[in-house]
Amino acid sequence: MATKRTSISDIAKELNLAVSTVSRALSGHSRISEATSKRVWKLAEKLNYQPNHLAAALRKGRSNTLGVIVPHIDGHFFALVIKGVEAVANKAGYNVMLCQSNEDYVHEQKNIETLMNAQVDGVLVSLARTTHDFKHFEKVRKRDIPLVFFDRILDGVNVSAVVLDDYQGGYQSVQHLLEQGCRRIAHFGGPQHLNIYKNRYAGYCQALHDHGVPFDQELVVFGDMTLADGMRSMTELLQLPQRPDAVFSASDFSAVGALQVLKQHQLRIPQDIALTGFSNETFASFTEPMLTSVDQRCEEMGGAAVRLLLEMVQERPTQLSPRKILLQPQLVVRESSRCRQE
Amino acid sequence: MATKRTSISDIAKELNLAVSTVSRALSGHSRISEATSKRVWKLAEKLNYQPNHLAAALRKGRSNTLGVIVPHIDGHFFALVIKGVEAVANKAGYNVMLCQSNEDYVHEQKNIETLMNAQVDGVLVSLARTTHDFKHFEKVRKRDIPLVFFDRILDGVNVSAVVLDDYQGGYQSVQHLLEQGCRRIAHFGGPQHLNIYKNRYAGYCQALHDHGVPFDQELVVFGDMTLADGMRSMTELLQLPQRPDAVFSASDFSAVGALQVLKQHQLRIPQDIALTGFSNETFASFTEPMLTSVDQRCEEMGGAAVRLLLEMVQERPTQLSPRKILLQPQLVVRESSRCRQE
DNA sequence: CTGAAAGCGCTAACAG
DNA sequence: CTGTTAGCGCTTTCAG
Repeated sequence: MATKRTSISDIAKELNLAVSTVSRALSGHSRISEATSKRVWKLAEKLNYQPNHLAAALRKGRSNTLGVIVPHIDGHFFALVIKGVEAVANKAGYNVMLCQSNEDYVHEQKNIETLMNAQVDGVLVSLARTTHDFKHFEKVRKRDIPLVFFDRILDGVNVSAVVLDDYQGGYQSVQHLLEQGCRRIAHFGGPQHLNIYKNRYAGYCQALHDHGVPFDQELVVFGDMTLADGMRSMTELLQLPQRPDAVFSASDFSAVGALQVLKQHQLRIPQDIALTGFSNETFASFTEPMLTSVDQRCEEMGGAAVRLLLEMVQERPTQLSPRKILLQPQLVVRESSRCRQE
Repeated sequence: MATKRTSISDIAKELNLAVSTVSRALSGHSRISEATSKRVWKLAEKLNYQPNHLAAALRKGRSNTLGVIVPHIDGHFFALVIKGVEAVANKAGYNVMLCQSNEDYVHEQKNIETLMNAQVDGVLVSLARTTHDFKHFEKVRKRDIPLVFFDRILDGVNVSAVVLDDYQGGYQSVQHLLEQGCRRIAHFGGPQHLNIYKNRYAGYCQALHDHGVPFDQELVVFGDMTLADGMRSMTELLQLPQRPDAVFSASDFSAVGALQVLKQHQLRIPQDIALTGFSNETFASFTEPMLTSVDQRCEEMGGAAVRLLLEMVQERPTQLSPRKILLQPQLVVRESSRCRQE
């Protein structure tokens, strides 16, 4: 029945060697004779030896596991980021332990506990929407465990991070709408304590400014970026004496909400109101009209984040200087904003 | 700088107790005095003691980690399943290690290696599309590590598994279409070596049969269930001398493909051709018309799968009798098939 | 180049 | 109820 795993000491016994010798041979140490090394490897293979990582981890104080905390995993952004993370991590010989905070601050704290208990060698985090402070991460830093944030970071805190240039994403979206002839461009914004939403908004403002279009406060609606929220915001905008001729939404979900409301009101897209979203979700090309959106280079982000983390894990002097990586977004133009005829 | 973790022995020293006593107190052992227990807990709290799980795992031979292998993580089905898995696993004090096979057999084998090395206590698997045999799982069984499959299982192999009653899903979809007055109902089917597609197809056939509608081979098109594939299949069907009046697609993606083709051909949905998909993807309510689909109870599936796995992990006699759990699907009727007028 | 021995932090007999 | 002791399997000095 259950076959006992073969251990280093089994091999050592069989070969009349010391465990230390076998250990060294197996871990490709230099100061070992070609001959013994061969013998060890051959027997290891034959006995189907599998190293006990737990033991090694305990001894070395490193687990070869990285922890990742994301707000959630549904919706393709984080899914793709994780794909990127896994690919790079596995290639480098690391395992990945995944936690979801469910957009909840308290849950996020628990996740940190979990990962610390699992002795991960480094942590990758994208903040929950409800996270406003940094207390729980102090613990990580105290233990001197490398920490890298991605996408959603807390503003004004000096940490290593990989983020999309959301400002550019916003800027390009609005510039594109302006080029299509739109002048009253509205914005659906998210919680402003999160860098991503703040920057998208900033890009929006700057683009308007640079093109000499006056900023109008009543065209900006903040919300939580769900589909329902988008419906609410759009309904609100349609009640203005002079309605907008375009909407730049900071999320594809609320953009779809807007889209549904516009259809209910028999308004044509993009002729009456042009529409752009953010994230380039899978469904962006499933709606009608297809939704213009901003691609966030998800997999690249995941890859870049782990690479940064691994650098920190491998070379010691961690605290020296937090590094930031800025990824360039890509505007994907589709029907909902294209070829606008005046 | 890096604070050293406090260990059990630190606490023991401080309190003039034996490590074993402290250990027992901390793990809520019964045979310990109320008083010492209190003292231990208090100090542990004060020193912010965090148990070293690796050490415990090494000692106990169990890692308190479960491994999960999924084909991929994008697309909401697996995302939600994983959410369910995590919720239940974490509540039971287990960590989850996630691997993606990328729908690739070879990659799946590597994932198994990875998880075995990480010493997981149990493995949860949903097969890659390209997996046709079971060799790599033998290793898991040899080691007597509990193994539970979910959703995608290999046909005819006797293992524990949690699956959706895909047959029912197919049956209900077709029955619903029949009730709407459709008679020439087509089917987009997936790779038939996978249980899920095979059963959806079987449900389709049986429903037709039970309602006295003759089966017509030319109305069944097999493919790989992508959006492009749906477009191809639909185009093919439209070339028939007598076109179908409904399509039951085994995937929402190919259903959307069909939907796009139908629109290009100026056909009305559901009046000219009714349409139903499978999986109830997020975007099912984003299309126009909204897509009728079958909900797969994703989170329940994840939860049920871990619970089954944990039972096996906790009580020893593993090999006794593989258990199967069958979840009932739920038809979600939306515009693409509703209130059909003849 | 190889061996002996110590110990990572925890648990589980076995004794009191 | 508490203490003593022995290891889980591996890496890593320190000696040869």
